[in-house]
Amino acid sequence: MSDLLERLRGRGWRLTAQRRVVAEVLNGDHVHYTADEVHAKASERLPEISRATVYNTLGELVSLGEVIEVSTDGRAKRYDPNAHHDHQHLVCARCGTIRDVHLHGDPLSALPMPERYGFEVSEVTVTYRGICPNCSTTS
Amino acid sequence: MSDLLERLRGRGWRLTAQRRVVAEVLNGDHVHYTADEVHAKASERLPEISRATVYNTLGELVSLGEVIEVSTDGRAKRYDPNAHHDHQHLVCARCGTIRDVHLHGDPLSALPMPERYGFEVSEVTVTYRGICPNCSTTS
DNA sequence: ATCCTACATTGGACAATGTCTAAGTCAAGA
DNA sequence: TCTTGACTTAGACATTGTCCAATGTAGGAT
Repeated sequence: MSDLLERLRGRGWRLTAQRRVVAEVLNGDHVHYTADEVHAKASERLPEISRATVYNTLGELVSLGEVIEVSTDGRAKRYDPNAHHDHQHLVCARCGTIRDVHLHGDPLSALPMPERYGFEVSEVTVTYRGICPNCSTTS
Repeated sequence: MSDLLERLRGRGWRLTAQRRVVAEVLNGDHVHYTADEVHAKASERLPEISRATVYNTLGELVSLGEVIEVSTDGRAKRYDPNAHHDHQHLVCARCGTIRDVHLHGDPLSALPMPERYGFEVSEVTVTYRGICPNCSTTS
């Protein structure tokens, strides 16, 4: 994670306590917090951090390509630090849990040319939905 | 479209002017309006229709499987009446235009069993992003 | 080590989207 | 035509996100 901070400093990021804390909160596997959750966790370490700063910092991390913005439902966006390994998402329709998953083949190739309507297609996101093991037993 | 209204009445829907107008607004190909857009268009025909009714009606149409809810960005959800033909979406990253597209093969099969983590996967949505012909010329 | 200044942070107002409720209205069966 | 439970309405409220002016500070310059 200090790699990340170094990388960002190399790109002209001013290294503040707030940004450091946000980056630390986003450290880990299968992390998909909402902005509010990031703010809550960041506040535990740095109580005076403001919502605006969390939103700003998350937006910057997304712009820099270090974090991916995920909106699986119409609710709050979630932030996924696993930006350097191509992956897709598997979401529990009941409890909302999100897992990172890896696909066979390139989903881009599933879209035939005549179905591209002249678009220059550059990106594809795939979201699987189902019931997670936990929810299917405790029905 | 009157098919739709008949079908819904068969399912116990009370047929009101408001519901009729909402259903009419959603008639057509490549229709992907937000709730507010539906409300605006419905108001042209039935000026006193309320936002709440539009939200209620759209929610009911989604529950009944007659309309699909699409959230491609983190903004307002869009409502797609093309619910009876399996399809995915192609979105212009610049102007937001949405096209319905049809894929080669079943995207469900691209998710290997070990990547399902015990989920009962039942649904998959694929969203392609790129620049539409209109936006790529008028850059 | 200290100073500068451009960049970062803050709190709070504001905006966009969606949900809920209590009171009034009406579709459709009896 | 009457009745009734489902539907609609207006507006308050909730959630999520953006913007701004005032204040603070990281890090280069001296």
